[in-house]
Amino acid sequence: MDSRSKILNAASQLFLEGGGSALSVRAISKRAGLSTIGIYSHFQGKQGILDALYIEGFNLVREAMDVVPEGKANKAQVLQSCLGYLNVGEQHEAHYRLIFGESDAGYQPSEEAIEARNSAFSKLVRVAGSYLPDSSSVSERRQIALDVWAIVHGYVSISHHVTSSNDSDLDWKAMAIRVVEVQLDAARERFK
Amino acid sequence: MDSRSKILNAASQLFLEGGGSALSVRAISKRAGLSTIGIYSHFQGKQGILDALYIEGFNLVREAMDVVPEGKANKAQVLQSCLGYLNVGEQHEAHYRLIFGESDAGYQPSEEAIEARNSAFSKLVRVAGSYLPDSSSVSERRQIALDVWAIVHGYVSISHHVTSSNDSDLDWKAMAIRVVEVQLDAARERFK
DNA sequence: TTCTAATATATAACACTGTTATATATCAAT
DNA sequence: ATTGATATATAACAGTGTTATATATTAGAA
Repeated sequence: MDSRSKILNAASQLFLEGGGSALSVRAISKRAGLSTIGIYSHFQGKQGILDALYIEGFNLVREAMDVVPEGKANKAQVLQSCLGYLNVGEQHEAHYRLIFGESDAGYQPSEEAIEARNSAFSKLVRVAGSYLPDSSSVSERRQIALDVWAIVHGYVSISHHVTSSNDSDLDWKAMAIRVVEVQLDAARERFK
Repeated sequence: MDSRSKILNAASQLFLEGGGSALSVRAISKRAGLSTIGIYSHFQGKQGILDALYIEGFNLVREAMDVVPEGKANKAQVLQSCLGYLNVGEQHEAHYRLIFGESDAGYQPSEEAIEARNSAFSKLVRVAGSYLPDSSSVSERRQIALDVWAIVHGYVSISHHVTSSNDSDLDWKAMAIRVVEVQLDAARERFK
C-alpha cells in the first residue's frame, strides 16, 4: 500500500475512534508507521486530512439520500431520503460533527470540499424539488430543499448536543420525519 | 477592577474579535495585563473560561426568548420568541458557535453550564407549550419545544455554514419563522 | 552497471498550545 | 513587626502544526 493510503487509513481509524480531537499529525503518522512529512507532501498538511474526511462526510450524506430513483418522487420517497440523512447523522457522528465545524475550530473547507457539500445539497434539491408541482421554479425547489435540510440538520445537531438522562432515548429521527412531512404538505399547498 | 473581571473582559473581547480560535490562555492574560496563572486560580483553566462564555451564550438565548409575558401565548408571541432566538444566532455568532461545539473540539460544558442550557430550554417549553391547549401534558409541551428548537437551530446553523455567493442574502429568519408557524398549526391540530 | 537527477522519507527545530511546580510578592491578622 | 495565607509571576513540560535541512530511495541515461 502506498504511503498516501496508509496515512488516510490511519487518519480515518483515529477519527472514528476518537473524533476530531484524536487527529494529531503525529498520531496519524505514528499509526501509519511513517514520519509526519507525508502529511505535507501527499496532503496539504492537517487541512488536507480534514478536507479528505469532510468530503467523505458529505459523500456519505449524498449517498444516503440517493435511495430513490431520479425523477418525480412521492412523499414516502422524499421522507426515505430524509431518513437516510438522519441515519448518517446518527451512525457517522464523527463525520457529521466535522462537516459542521465541531472537530477543529480553525478548519475551513477547501473549494474542493465545498463542492462535495454542494453536490450533496443538489441531490436534496432534486429529491425534495421533485415533490413539488412540475411547474415549480428552481428557486422554489431550492427553497423546499433548504427547509428540509434545516429541519433534519436541526434534529441531528440537537440530538448530538442534548444527551440529558431523560431525553437520551428520544426518537429524534421519527420527530424529524414528522416535521418534514408537515412541511412538505404545506409547501405543496403553497405552490399548487 | 479585580483580576477575575479583567480576565473575563479580556476573554470576551478576544472571543468577539476572533471567535474561539482567538482564545488562547496567553492571549487572554496578555490582553488582561496579567500572567496566565489567574486563569487557573480564578477559573478552572481554559475550560472555565469557555464555561463562562457558554453560560453567557445560553443566557443570551434565554433572554432573547423572554419577550412575552408568562402565561398563555398566542401564535404571534411564540413566533416573536423564535425571532429572538434567530436574532441571537445572527448577531452573536461567536457565542452561538460555542454553545454548539464549534469553538473548541475538546470542550465539554460543565454541569453548571448545562444548567444554563436547560434553563433556556425550559423557557422555550413554557413559551411554546403555552400555545398548546391547557390540557396538554408536560411531555407534549416538551415535544413542541424540541421541535421548535430543532427548526430554529437548524436554520441558524445552516446559515452559519452555507455562505455561497447566491445564498448569502437569503432571509433565513423569515424562512425559519414560516416553518415554525406551519408546525405550530399542525401541533395544535394534533393535540386539540 | 554506474552515475545523475528527481522524488520520497526522515530528523530536528520553531513557534505555538494548555498546564503546573516553583518562586516571589502582596496583604490580613495576631 | 512577624507570621500565615493568598495572589501573582516565572519557567518548565508535554503537546500541537509546520518547515528547513538532511538522508534514502527510486528512475532514467550513458
